[in-house]
Amino acid sequence: MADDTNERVWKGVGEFIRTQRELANLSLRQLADIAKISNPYLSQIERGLHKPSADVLKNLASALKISAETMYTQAGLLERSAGDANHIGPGVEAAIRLDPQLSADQKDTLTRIYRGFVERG
Amino acid sequence: MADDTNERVWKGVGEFIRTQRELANLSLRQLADIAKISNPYLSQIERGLHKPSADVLKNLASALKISAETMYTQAGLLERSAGDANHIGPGVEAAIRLDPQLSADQKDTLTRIYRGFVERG
DNA sequence: AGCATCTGCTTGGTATAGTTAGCACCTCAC
DNA sequence: GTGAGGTGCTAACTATACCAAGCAGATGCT
Repeated sequence: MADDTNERVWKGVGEFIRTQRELANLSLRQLADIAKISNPYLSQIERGLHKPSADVLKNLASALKISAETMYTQAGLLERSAGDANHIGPGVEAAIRLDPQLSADQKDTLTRIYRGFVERG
Repeated sequence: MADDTNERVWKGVGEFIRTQRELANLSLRQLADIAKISNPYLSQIERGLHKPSADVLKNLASALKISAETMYTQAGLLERSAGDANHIGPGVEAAIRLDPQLSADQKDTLTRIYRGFVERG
């Protein structure tokens, strides 16, 4: 509605959600079921045909195990603000270090692979 | 949605908005104009007859010069936490997925390796 | 082959977010 | 008084978020 920058923004959300869903190896129906929305609607959201309500975004965020802040930021509803911890750099390495399920060796391996990826772009 | 707690929540938003508006000495029309919504709709929001979209909430927040986070929290769209107490584990998978430096393939690879580690203990 | 069961998507509908026109009331200028 | 301009609210409408049913293609099983 008169603001065509918004259009791009929430089209981006759709792609973002689809990417996250595929990375989580979930089908449309599975994710839709977890997030308590219908599967055709999720399909439409991912293709940018609809602008999901914040409520739906919140459900999707929790279903995809990312924070609501992150989702809202992606959707252009929040500015990339100070309090938000999900920054670019240290996220993955910190998460690896803090994971109690991994042995020291495993942490080392994962971190090395991660750095290898990042260095080469 | 069968969730009547929600009802209470966004009824609270209306009262909150009306309070803020009156504190700012703005009329319905003035605020509605600044926030780019119609004045009858603002009236309905304040009396809890409608659940405003996040977009509208964002506009209202900026018009009232309060942070979007505050508004979303009032609306029950964000948890009250600043410290991201959302989920217990730090979430290696989430961190990987959110890392903009990694390609989709790389994310997939890392995630698979991680899962391999975790599964075996 | 053919049935079963996934996948994502289209269609047609309902519920509700949001708008435009206009009401009833109040207050001040004239 | 009467009209101009303010207040918040109602009514009727349009736009769109969201859902239930069902379709076409892919995969797999017997």
